[in-house]
Amino acid sequence: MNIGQAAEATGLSAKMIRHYEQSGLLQPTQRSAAGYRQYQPKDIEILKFIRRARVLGFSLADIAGLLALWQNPQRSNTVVKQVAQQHLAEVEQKLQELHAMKQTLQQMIAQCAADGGAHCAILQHLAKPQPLIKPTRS
Amino acid sequence: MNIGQAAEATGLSAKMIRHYEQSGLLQPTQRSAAGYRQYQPKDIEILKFIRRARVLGFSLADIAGLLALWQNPQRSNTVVKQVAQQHLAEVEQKLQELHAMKQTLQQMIAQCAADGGAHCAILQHLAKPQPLIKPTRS
DNA sequence: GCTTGACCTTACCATGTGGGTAAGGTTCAT
DNA sequence: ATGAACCTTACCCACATGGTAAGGTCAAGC
Repeated sequence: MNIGQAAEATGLSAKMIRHYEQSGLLQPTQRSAAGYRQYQPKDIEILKFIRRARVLGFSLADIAGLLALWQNPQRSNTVVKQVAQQHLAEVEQKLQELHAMKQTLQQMIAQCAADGGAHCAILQHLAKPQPLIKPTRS
Repeated sequence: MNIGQAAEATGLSAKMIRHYEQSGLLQPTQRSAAGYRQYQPKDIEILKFIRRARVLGFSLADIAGLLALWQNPQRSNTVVKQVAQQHLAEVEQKLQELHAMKQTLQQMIAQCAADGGAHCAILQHLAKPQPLIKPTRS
């Protein structure tokens, strides 16, 4: 199986498969006489593993660790869970940041007239932020 | 005002201020006889504008546009609003992706025993994904 | 005046996950 | 034999930011 077929079989690009090999995620595969990379079914499984982990947002460094654990019969699921929990924490952190951005953007947009005039609540806020949500009367 | 004071006054790093100048976000400032960048109060306002826009996740390219609009008395708030809405859409897109990751990660983690054994629902799922949520009986 | 430390300058490299391109070799079918 | 489709390596690019190195400048203290 050449790299193009491996790419199609896994949903990765040939470019990225080479990149993963060069980054040490994959052992260098066998090569044909002409130097073409040859992929065995086992290699395809590893590539699919990488792809699924990428979809979940794991970094290549994380994936290198997860692959090592996967291939180690003496692995401890405790370590795996820690990696996943750490990553989940980072995802949640980013969710919070994006949520804060979204809130502010929505409020700014809602206050912008968009009547073609020069007055603009968005620019005003960026120039000198005003409290967007009135503090609840205390 | 030297760049270090400008950095402290705006919350940016000196490094980034130079980068913004080099990227064309800022007009090159005046220089002292020795070549030190000199920041006027107006420059500080621009830097603060940039910082607030970065906090909201706008790209440097977006910010360049917003700055130009801000400084243009003939601006139309319609354009500003479009830029903000486009960015909001991207933020919402990323929020969705991260939310999907979070859901899957949480379910995988919940199914992982973490008892120090080799059996691991997380690795199992990455190796060959199983439906994590049982489809509602149909 | 000289030293010292804190500041400034430019120029380069690195990050991480890809995409693009160029110049060349290989394979296979016609 | 030729052409299309594939493969190879080796580059450059994005994006925002950090780091480092090698050197110039300024102000304070001795």
